[in-house]
Amino acid sequence: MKMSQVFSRTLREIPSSADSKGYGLLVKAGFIRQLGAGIFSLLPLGLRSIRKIENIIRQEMDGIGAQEILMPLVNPADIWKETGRYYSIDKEMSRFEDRVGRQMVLAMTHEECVTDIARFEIDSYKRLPSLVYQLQTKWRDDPRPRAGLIRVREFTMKDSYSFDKDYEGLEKQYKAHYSAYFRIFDRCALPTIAVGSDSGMMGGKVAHEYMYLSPIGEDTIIICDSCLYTANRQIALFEKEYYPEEPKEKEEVYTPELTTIEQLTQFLKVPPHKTAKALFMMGTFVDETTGEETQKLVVGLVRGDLDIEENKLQNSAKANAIRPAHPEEIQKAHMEVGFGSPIGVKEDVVVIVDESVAKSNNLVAGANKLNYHYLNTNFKRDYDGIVADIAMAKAGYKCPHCNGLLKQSKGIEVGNIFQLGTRYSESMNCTYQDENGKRLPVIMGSYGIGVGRLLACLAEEYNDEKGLKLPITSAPYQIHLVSLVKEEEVVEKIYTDLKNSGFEVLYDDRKESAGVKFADADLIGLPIRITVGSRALKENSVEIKLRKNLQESLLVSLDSLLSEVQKIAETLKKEIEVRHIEYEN
RNA sequence: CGGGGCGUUGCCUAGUGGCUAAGGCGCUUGCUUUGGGAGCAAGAAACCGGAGGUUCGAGUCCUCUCGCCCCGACCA
Repeated sequence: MKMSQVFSRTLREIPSSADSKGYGLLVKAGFIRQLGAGIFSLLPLGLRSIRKIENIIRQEMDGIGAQEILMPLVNPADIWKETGRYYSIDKEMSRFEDRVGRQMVLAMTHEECVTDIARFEIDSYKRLPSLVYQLQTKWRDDPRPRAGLIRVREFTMKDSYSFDKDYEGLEKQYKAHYSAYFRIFDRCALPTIAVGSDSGMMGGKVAHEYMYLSPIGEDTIIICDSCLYTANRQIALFEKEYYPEEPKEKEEVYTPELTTIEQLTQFLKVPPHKTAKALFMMGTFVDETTGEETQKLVVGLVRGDLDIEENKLQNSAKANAIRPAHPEEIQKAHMEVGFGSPIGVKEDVVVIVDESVAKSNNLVAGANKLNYHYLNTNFKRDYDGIVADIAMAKAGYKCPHCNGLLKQSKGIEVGNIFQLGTRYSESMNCTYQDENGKRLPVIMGSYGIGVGRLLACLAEEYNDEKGLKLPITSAPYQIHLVSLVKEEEVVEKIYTDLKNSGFEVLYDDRKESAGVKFADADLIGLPIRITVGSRALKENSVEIKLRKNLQESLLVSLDSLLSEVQKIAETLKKEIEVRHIEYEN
């Protein structure tokens, strides 16, 4: 492609709205342009990168036996009502009516649609296992899009869906994805780790997320270096310490205006692990068959030396959503803000007690009375509730498997895999007949990769002060041919020869100064740069540089250019290491 | 849904009640230049996001509204 013909252009300055480096550079280099909040156009360079990533995904998906399909973005609301998600998903899914008033949705994922297809296609165990995937536009009305392509409302996603007759089959497809995903990210040269994750709105049990670790990430990952335990903090476990004691008599103490654990422990001269702290949330509970919503107060109780992980609390309470409760709501349930505890609460309050509290004795807890706490409260004797793990794992805590020290890091989720089980096949009656003629629900899995987000992560990982330096597998072109000479025919021939040898070449044929051309070449950051200058050309030579190392340059004769470039491209490709990682349970 | 910030030409910004809204980049034309964002000259391009108000006078103050960004809540 001749640069004089390229539709997009580069900017001299990064638009002020760009907050992350990779995003700013993608805009500056003309890869993407923003239309609205979380809505972007892909310009020619950006689309070429996306296509390359998509092709890697296609190859690896095809490689594990997946067949590409394409499902519609617009779904009738009916199938979403069948699974109940029409009701349980909030405004994130956009709804509208068609011309005759039928309820429609913009599908934010395709479990419903694919299950609807599957219940028609799959009638016998002979048609299982099966695996389909698509690369398709998703619309999710995220309340807070941000950081360019990292978190958008409209985006392309690769989603695949597996169908099996039993859990062994699902396990097999899950493992195949587990490894294929590593190959995909490795081929893109994006460093990722897989972490155990929450299944969220997808339902199902086992789930992993693929994380690109980055300070601009929005997820917190808990990692054990000793035994390689990794998990999203939303579900991460850790080894809790206990301080056993015989139960003592409950006692009321006057604790004027002491509402925080810190103030309380100082005043009472007790360590934080001798206290219990309560978190009050308003939970929304949705009946998935009728769509009826109820609000209930959810009280989480954790030992004072720990914090509550709200996601764990929401899961333990089986709530669809939780938000901080207003003081009036807490008081209505006969609890006192700042001096609250589940002691003496009404019955329609969901009380979740962390193990740390359930297995400890004689904790200081709120007396539900202004300025009073109780000493020596004990679970079961003084109050009741559901015991669960709702404590937040943190760096420095002990690994649940090997007692090693946990670390934490920020990460961006670029992919996820879920073992759905029969969550969708049961509610949508997607069944097959087994060898004995018995009807059984199909066992499903679902697997996603955010394509644009993957590019955004690559831009974040591969850049410097001058611009992008995407790896050869995702760069829009392989070669940037910079012409600084008047001998157009000569450069034109180099360009044509390179193209005919199968290279993708961006040829800067513009009538611009050398500085402008170099600056743009740095900015777009194609891996191989060939500069045609007058001095070298007199010697029948051109200069080759690699974007990742602009210091070094190689002078090659025109005769050997093709073979030299071939060699360099091969080396660049070989440098991208593809790991073979098997899933171990 | 809370809290904060910002909307001035394609991009970056100045202008903080007073004359015809200013500059840099980019763009157009001409000449000169060509190994790191060139020089000179001449141009085009903004009803200052929108509506209403206060005022003799509003880009500037007030109200509403739309949009974008950030923090939190939220998030296959």
